[in-house]
Amino acid sequence: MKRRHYKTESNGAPTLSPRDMLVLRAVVEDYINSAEPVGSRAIVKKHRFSMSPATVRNIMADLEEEGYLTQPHTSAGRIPTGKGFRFYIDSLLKIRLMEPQEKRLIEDAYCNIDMEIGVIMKTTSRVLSRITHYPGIVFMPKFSRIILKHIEFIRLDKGRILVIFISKGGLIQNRVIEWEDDISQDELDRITRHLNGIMENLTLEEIKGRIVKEIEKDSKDYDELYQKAITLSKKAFDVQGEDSIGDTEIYIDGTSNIFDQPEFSNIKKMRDLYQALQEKRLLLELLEKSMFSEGVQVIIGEEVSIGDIKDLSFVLSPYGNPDSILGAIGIVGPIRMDYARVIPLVEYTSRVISNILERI
Amino acid sequence: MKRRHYKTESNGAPTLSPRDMLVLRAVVEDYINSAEPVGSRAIVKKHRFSMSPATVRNIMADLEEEGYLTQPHTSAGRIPTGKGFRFYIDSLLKIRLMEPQEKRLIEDAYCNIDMEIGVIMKTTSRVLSRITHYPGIVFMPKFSRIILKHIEFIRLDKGRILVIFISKGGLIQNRVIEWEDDISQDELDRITRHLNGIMENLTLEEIKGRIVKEIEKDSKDYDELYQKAITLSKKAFDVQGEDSIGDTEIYIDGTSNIFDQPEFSNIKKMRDLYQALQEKRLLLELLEKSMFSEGVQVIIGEEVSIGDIKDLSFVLSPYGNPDSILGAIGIVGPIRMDYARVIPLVEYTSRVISNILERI
DNA sequence: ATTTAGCACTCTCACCAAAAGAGTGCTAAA
DNA sequence: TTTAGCACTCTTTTGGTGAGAGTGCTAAAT
Repeated sequence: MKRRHYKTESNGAPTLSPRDMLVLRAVVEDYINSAEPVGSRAIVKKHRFSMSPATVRNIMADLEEEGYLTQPHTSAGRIPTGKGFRFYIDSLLKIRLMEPQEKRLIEDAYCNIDMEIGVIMKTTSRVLSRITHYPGIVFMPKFSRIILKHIEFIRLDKGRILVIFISKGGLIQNRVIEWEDDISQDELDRITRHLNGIMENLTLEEIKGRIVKEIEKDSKDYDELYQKAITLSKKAFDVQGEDSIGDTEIYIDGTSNIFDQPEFSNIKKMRDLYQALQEKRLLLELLEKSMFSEGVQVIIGEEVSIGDIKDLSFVLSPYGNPDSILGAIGIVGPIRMDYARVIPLVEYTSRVISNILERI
Repeated sequence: MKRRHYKTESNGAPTLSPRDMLVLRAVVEDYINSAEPVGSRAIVKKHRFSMSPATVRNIMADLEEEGYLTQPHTSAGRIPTGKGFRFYIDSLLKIRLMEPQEKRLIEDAYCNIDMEIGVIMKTTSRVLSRITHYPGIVFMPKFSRIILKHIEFIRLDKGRILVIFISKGGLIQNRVIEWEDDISQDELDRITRHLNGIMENLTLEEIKGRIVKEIEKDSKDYDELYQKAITLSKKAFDVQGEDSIGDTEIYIDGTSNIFDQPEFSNIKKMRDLYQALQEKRLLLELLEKSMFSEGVQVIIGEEVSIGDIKDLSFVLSPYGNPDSILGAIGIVGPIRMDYARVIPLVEYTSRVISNILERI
């Protein structure tokens, strides 16, 4: 009621006065630390506010009216709502600086690693979960957007051929394809040389398009080898991404970390979390949200349409270079997590793997 | 006391009379179904025994004295001890036959699969967890015991070479190695051809041994190409198995299934389980135990020296052909699991993947 | 000798009431 | 506009009680 006097924004929603923010921030941070409703008395004491609990109570009542806080029941302290957390994250949060040793920790994880793409992703989800103590999530790049440097065919036996894609950054991916006729390794080698000439520096997507075009052309113009090369590679590219959502693979590690969080002390919530993480649509939505935004993105459970995961929160960051975002990495945790610490960690990790993936 | 009169075995431990077994079995099976201590009255009722609860009580008291049962507190029913379960599994258990449709379910999972080894293992752990509703565990073969069919070197860029191993069964594994000098792809191709000639039909281990021998020989005898081939392949084989226990990789899937079990309704136990599964030593011990025994092996938590996992049980089966066991697969669950159903499922799955891995 | 009925005893669990504690909202004074 | 004071509400803890389940033991029955 008192806040009536304050200027309101164009949309009619009242702005928060500096003092409101101070209190909101105190509530959010105390709640992050304690996981319990925070009361007026506790706040003034802990933060040495120069106002009485009664004043704080008034402010808190206002904040509740505006939807930033709630009470679990009439005479308990307040806890922040989704909106409260959102405001905190967007406007109140002061990112902590990273310790150099934390940076080292992240970098070291990658020092002795080969370039197999799966291994990098697995390592990343592990690193994230280790340093943040929340489960780490990694969305693997759409391989089809990667620039190809080299392709290789190896005859396994009659009817089966191993295809190896090597990206410009040295990432490796392999697939087995079935093939009716028997092709000798020599012939495959010639096809390989042929294709590598054409395809250098294109993304898989572009190559796919080009192949389709070539097939459409009148095929009599070309010799048999070329013919074979085209159909073979069509098959090779078609196999991509059968399972896993839209070409994207997902790595999750460190789920056991979630046991540390008091809000997951009941099994029901744990199940919800696990079930949510299985939901491909949820993950896809998260991926989309985080990939097409710059920098670290915090997504609160309420803001995603799927599943009953209100008290969860995702901290995600895209990776790759600015022109071509490859995927996203991040962590899941309780909504009341230590964003000040986690955000820079996720960001830094994403920078590190972006570099690794890009260095040629 | 009454059992005094019974014949005792050579080691002095009394054998169980047929009636004791009947009761023990009833207790174990009822406990498997209910997860709750089972009392004397309930048993007679449910199993239509032709004796009174009092008699059963006496027998149960004896069984407790011998260590097959315990009471959680003075006036509750009995629950089987580890020893009780062990006896049940070894002597009392009647394996149920598998439904043909269950067999189909397992087979179908593998019908559309390429032969990349990681994919097979991942699929297996998923299949196991799906059909048993317990977390599936897969120990990946020691790659060094696999018979090699083909090796391939591909130049990634100056200083880095991709090595691809293809096993006789069509399994694929790749590694990146660093190399001081620049080697052209042509040269690598020649080396490849050379090596493939020598190495056919040997295991990685054997090849490794052979390479070491070759190096020890006076090296002047050979031309430069051969020289390079040897050192190159030494490097390729040396990289194997840096992380993961003794060349063995572990896949676990479906851990969320464990939430269904009433005994894991408290977080403490869940943590114990997760922590146990992280413990490499535990897993290694399990692997050893199951690999060097024939057929399905049930390992009760008590019987493993590590961690506080008393109420867990593992059902594991080795796979591969009898002459060369490659690894083990199986599941973890609460000690009171439906062995009659799970054991044949694990066994059948292990047979299926053994076949897949072996067909050439 | 073994089995069974009967009964006292023990332990858990669900339920209730009472008390303590925490926090609020409101009113009136500063 | 802020604050002190106070009544009120709601949760949590505590202790106590009774029902229920199950046992162990003893004495009778087979």
